[in-house]
Amino acid sequence: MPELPEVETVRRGLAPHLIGRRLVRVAMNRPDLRFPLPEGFVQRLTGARVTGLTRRGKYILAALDRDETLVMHLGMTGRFVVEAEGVSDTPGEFALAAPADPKHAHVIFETDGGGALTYFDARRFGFMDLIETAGLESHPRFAAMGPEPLGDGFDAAYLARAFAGRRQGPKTLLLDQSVVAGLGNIYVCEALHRARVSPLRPAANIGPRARAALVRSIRAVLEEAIAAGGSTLRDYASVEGSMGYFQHDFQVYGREGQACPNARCGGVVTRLVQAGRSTFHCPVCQR
DNA sequence: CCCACGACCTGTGGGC
DNA sequence: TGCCCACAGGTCGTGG
Repeated sequence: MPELPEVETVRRGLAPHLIGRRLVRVAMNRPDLRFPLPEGFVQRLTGARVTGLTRRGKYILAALDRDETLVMHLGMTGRFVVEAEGVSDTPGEFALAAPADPKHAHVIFETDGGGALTYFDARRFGFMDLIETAGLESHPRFAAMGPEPLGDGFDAAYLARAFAGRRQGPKTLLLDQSVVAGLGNIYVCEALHRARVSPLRPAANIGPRARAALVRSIRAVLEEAIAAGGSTLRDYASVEGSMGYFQHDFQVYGREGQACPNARCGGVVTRLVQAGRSTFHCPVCQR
């Protein structure tokens, strides 16, 4: 589920409950998520203080005062729920996207701030690992990862290099985390529509103007989605249970059969399958 | 190297 | 109402 804007929203929600806090109790309710949790997971975390909380692509990174970093990926249905001391649990205060269900409460962190963070993940495509902080960037998990789409390394010149000689469409390339880190199915569809670029055009045939438009569109859609607290389709919610609302701004994603929102376009949003994933686009204005 | 496809796992929504 | 299939925000491994 979560793409960059949702992961960033979760990171921001976790930050005040984790940064500077010590993990006083860690519980794992099963030995694995997508992969086995690392050897000694509970012992290596218990008593550690979180010194910083950052994001790289769709990963949340909790730096510890022990030369290790807790690396977390939410997969499709991963979700954190915060129970903080003093936070009201008055029903209706938040619009809950889904009730927390104990069956999928896989990992729990309790902090010296009196709060608890529970990781839920029905499909278990998410995972956690402990990686030495010093070698994090060169760890196999991150070494081949592309630039941050909201960072300086992602611009038209970079995209020109990434698209050069590729027969694949921009849809599948932009989903590739080694090309750019953090985009997923929703925001790639939305960015291509904004830039009016066809998901089917061989990437090598996309000209400089369209590449520049793509860079602008990707940045804009991500920034707007972050400002909206992400998109809630079914599982995703902020750590306090509130829903994102960027889904109301989708122009094509999930809108098969509806009119293209672009003025005077007249096209109809179409769904097709690329690399096993649904692609939503307007065949009239996306060229 | 490039690319397509199935696998992983569980839940849900739509059609019949 | 109930059953069955298609599909879901993401990677990863395999094989052509």
